[in-house]
Amino acid sequence: MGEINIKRLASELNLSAATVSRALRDSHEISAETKARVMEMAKKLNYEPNPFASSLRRQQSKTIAVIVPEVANNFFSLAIKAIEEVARAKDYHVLIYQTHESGEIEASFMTSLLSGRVDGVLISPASHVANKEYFQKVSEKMPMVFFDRDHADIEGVKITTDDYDSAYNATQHLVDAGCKTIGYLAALETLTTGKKRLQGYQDALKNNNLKCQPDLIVSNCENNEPCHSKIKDFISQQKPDGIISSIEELAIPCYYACKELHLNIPKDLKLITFSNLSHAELLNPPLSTINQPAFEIGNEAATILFKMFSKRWYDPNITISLKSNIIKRESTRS
Amino acid sequence: MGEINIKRLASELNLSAATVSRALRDSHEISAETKARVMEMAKKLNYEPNPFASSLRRQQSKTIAVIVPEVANNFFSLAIKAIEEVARAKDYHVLIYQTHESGEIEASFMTSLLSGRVDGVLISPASHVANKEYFQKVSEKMPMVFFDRDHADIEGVKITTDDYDSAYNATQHLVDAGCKTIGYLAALETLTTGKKRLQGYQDALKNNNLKCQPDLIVSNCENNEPCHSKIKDFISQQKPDGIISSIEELAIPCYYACKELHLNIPKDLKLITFSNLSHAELLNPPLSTINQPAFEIGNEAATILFKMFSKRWYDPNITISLKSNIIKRESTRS
DNA sequence: GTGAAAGCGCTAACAC
DNA sequence: GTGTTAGCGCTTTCAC
Repeated sequence: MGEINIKRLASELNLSAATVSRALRDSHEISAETKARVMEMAKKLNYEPNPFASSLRRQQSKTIAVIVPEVANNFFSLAIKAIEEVARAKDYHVLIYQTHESGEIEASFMTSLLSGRVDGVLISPASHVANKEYFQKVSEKMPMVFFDRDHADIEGVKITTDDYDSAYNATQHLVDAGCKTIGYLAALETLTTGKKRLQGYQDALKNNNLKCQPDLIVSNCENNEPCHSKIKDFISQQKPDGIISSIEELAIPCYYACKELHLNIPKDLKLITFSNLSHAELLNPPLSTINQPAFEIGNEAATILFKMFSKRWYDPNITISLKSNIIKRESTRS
Repeated sequence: MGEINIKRLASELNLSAATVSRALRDSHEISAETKARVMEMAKKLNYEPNPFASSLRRQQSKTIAVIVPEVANNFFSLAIKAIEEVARAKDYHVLIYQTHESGEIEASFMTSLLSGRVDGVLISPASHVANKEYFQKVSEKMPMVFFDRDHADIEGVKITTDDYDSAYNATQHLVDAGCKTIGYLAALETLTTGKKRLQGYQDALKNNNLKCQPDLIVSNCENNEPCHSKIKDFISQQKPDGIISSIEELAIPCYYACKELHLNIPKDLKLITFSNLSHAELLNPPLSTINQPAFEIGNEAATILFKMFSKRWYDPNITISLKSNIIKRESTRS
């Protein structure tokens, strides 16, 4: 078909392809008049430069990759929203990859990106990782920023939240509300993110001289189908009067479990959770949340990635922590 | 740096680049032994073929574009999740673009895709569109599938839901619950999607001999900040005893408005909404919803797009409608 | 079953 | 300020 390329455009204008190329990129070598002529003709012919030819020649893709566990998640979809907006402003394209928490899938994505398909990577790593060397390999080859989640044993630029502090403060909030037996729904345990949250919870208990036994911690729940019954069993057996959930997905089952056990939130059991649920206020009862600034995290991560592209970022190993926001609602009222 | 390409790989094996290329693509011309040698060496050297060179030469990108109004939306994030999974299975890459409901931004994305950057497009169009010719242009050049939203005056392959029926049935449900004055919160009014929902509502009223006045319809709400007060005013002035909301975003303000007006849902006002809120059951009161099969829509749209790629799809102008699911909860109890 | 050579469309180095 | 040329890394004729 009559695919219109730069050669065709050039011949139409009685110019060389080189000149047209330069004019299109607004090079200072080209006269204003020629530029105008080129632009006009390009528009007239609906010329769209072939990005692959350009990328091949220039060795840059104008594309970034975003690797997340899931897209359909209140936190990640907000982060992606922000990332897409930053990329858009820079005329960059955004490739999306979901790992479904699998380190294997993650490794295969990351490895394929070594081909040069993207200029940089934003990643919130999967929780199940075996061999982590691909992180190293990718970051040697191109700018990479971790956001929200990260591994302690991997160096890099990281945008996280104050996981320890917010878990600590949320636990303290439960203590202040009168809780004596506070359970913890663990998740992301292989990640720094999860470890810090757990540590914050444990330290808060200790500093309040409250018991901190292993059987108050529910682990390995996130990927098991019987998560609901596990939590229900936990509540009925351990009889906690407070629960802090380290991810939104584990807090929801608490509502159902309490219904079934005829327990009243917050009277019998107070509940607070890490969450980006936008309508926590409308739940019955309104849910106290530790709200992470998802949009800001995405925005910051992307912004820094672009600074790395243009060498306006020098620290290859820094963690920037944004503040979460604890919103106290009915579910933790004393 | 030691970027390893096909030439290098070939020389390492004492083969020509052509043979290596064929071996990597598992061509039948190549002996099993050679293939094995090539594969082994490719793995050993961590060879990753340059996708731009390949795309340039083969004139195909192994990439699709997904254009949506917003990523951070319960419906779209689920659809994207499905799309990414289908693409993944086909070894395709997924580019994400957000229009923020702007036809201009949409036009600029679509036009840029004419460059050949992607092999096909999945789009849920923006609600504010002026000139629609870019749809035509893109669909002439490559496979394109509309999902969820579409324009009546544009031909194409479309995956939608039974908007008319579900709005009709939801309205009927309100009537059955005893509502006499049923309001409608309109959205997407420029799209077939919005028009059909409105029509379903209106027809249901007529068939039940209920009044169907314009002042029971709240329009132009979605993009205005004062949406909340507009809805609150509507409720206090028109005193509807039932409301059907055509999008989730307009149903939430009803909860707040009712709180402020000291109205009880469902006693004073029954509410049902199109929504993909996963925790509608936990709201206070539990919210009756018209739940669209977001994942299935994304899955179906992507699956058909790939069929179009391989010419296993022939109808260029068909609308496939998936069934929504009306879930009756406390908010519409009589 | 394998190799040589041309070319996808663009851009950068080098001429003038 | 513009043109000529070479080449990015791959695939695909066409030879043999």
